[in-house]
Amino acid sequence: MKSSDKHEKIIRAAVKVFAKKGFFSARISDIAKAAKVADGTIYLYFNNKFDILISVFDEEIGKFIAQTKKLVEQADTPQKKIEVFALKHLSMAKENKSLAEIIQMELRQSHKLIKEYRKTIFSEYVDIISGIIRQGQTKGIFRKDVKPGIAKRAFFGALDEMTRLWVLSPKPPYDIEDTAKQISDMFLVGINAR
Amino acid sequence: MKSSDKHEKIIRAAVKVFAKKGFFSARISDIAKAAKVADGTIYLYFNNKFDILISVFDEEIGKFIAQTKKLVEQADTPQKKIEVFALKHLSMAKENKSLAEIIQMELRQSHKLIKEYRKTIFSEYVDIISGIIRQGQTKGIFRKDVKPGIAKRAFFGALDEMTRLWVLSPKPPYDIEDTAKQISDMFLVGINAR
DNA sequence: TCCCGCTAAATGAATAACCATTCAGCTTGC
DNA sequence: GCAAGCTGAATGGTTATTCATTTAGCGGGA
Repeated sequence: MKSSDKHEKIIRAAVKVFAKKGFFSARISDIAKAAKVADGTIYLYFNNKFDILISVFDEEIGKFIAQTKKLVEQADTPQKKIEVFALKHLSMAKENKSLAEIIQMELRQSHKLIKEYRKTIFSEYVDIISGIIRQGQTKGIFRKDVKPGIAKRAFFGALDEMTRLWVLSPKPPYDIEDTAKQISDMFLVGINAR
Repeated sequence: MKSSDKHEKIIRAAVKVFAKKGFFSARISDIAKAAKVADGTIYLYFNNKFDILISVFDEEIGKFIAQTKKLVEQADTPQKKIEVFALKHLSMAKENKSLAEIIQMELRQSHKLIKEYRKTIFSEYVDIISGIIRQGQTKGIFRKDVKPGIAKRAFFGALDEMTRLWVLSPKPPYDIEDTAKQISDMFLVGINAR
């Protein structure tokens, strides 16, 4: 059996188990069972339980940020970019609910390493938004009295809170496209010049 | 020693310890030490570790929601109410950083009881916002095509994300009043009729 | 083609901590 | 001298991690 195969299998299983039980309540044996390997096998691919969580973040979130950046670049106006960002964010939560759940829950932990991690990886993501805002301000499309550092968090926070609703509800309570549109509209009107 | 005294002391200590270490990594003996009581004494006032967390939520968050409701009632226009809400929310995070940290971290856990709890108590809080929005729509001040259920989350999410910044930073990076003003302004323009 | 022997990979039972909770006894105030 | 309140060492259950053993895959020699 190829080793990359097992690594992948364990990560996938871990995403599911962590999402369901939370990191601390998840047992290594739960993950092993879900991945259909022996408990000990996990330690051939990961150093410890925490390392599994970090790997989930690195590998899965990394992919997602790269995709988002690409989509945003392809849109041609700052307004469109904002809309695209919102839609991509919410779609991800819908399509990969377990991962969204882990980001919602575990990436908020007070563990020192997680805090550091969050700062680094989330900055990269949220700075996509402030980049768009600055661009719009330069072009005279967005109000100049809005601080990009605050606005980026307001917009991200709004999307993040909607994601939480998705994650906590058994069924999506709103349509993704509608919601993305409402949120980005509200935001765009709010930062629109004049 | 009066028993109410110890109860209070333990709650206060628990808030600090949970904020610093997170619920799962916090030891009962840490809380006991911080409260200057014996480990066993904690079990004279609480059923178990989880019960301490729930009591923190109940007693501390309960107070805060009541205060917010009162302040919002006193403001006389929907716009003012929104501003007051934002300011109160952010002030609380500044004045009671440990509690804010716990709300940020622990109230996001995937534990079943916490999920239930969050649904109940947070609904009450966030519904203050949707109430204001509906009122403004009836008066023709706010756009009628904005869904209060989405807008309330967008607004709350924006504030929540700013709170996170406070909680994660050693020093407040922005002025509270400024931030509250920026967020509520942006939001008010976004939902303003025409 | 079949059989060895060898190595890497996988297994899961045993280990070693860890820590919430208990409770037999101690202290204090009346 | 007796409750009521408090103490903290001992208990017991839980579970991450280890490691002695087993299994599977592969190459080459006959």
